[in-house]
Amino acid sequence: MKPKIVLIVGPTGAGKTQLALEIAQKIDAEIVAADSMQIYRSMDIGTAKPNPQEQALVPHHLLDIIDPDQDFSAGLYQNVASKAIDPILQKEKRVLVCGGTGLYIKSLIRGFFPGAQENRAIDQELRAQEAQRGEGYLYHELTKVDPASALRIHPKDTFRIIRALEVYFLTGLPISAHHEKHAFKETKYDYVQIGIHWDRSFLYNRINLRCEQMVKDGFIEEVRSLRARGYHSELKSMQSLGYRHMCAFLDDKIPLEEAMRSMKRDTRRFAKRQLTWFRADSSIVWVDNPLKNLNRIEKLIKDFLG
RNA sequence: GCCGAGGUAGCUCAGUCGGUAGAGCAACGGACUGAAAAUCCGUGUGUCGACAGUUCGAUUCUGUCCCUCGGCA
Repeated sequence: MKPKIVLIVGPTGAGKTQLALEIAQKIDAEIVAADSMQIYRSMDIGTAKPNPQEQALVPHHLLDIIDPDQDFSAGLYQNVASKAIDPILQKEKRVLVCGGTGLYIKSLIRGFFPGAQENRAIDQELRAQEAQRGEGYLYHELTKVDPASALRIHPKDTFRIIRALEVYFLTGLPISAHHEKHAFKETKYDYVQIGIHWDRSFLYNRINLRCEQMVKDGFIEEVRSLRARGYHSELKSMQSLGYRHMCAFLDDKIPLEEAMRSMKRDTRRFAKRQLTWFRADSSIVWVDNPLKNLNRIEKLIKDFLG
């Protein structure tokens, strides 16, 4: 029998952290974050990481596991997440996965096809070729080695074109063949997935207010301090929501007002993309106003856990 | 109260010498297998302030009314 885990998902700003704290205490769980930005140390305010007091209430995992200039990936996530989950289950405690990074959650539950970990050297080499030989070169190469993927991937989606070529060079097989074989068929866990739902305009308002609150809580200082420690604005981590906007402000490229406006807008658009992702997952049980429906959610989870 | 300017998409506006309308921003829908807070694709969403007149046909012309903003009182 597969181990059982509980997941709380939803768009940014929905209130996942708070709900997870409430639920974890009710079911004796430890929280495993599924968030591609909260893994970074020293990036606290802008990632809306649970604060020390909150982390003291319930044991948390997979926060602060790497520095902002280190590489990470969904593939690594699936490894470290499994390693974090096993000991919790052995302790006879519950596992509560909480986060908004849909791909990380999918990788944890269903895994990826094996044998083709990301390879930055190949990635960079391919990028250089595209720059040298002109736009469209890589896509043309893809049509030759993997026509099936070329049909599926848009000619402008450089990330996916590069990844497909990378997999072909690494394994000798087209990525479309790997996908066909793997197809996300297996699940590693039995799970119940709670999604937090709000009216769109209400959610957007929450996001706007949270961005304002971040600045009041010292977000600009946080970014300034990261930069002072050498974490420059080209880093992947520093290109994330909020951080890139504050970097533009601190570089005197835009006034604070505009930085705030675009930070809010881009965060809203991100939430929309998350919703598109999660909507496609029919296993999610959506709940409105979770803190007012705690009993219902608790019952749902306890029924699942048995 | 009088004079002037104006009411067109969620916002700011353009436009139609009469044939039911567009631009920027905002927004909406979607894809997603190791960078995913990434990357990429698709979509105008509208009683053209209201009513009446002229006309084959009015958002466009005419009249009345309503509203907004200036100026004068």
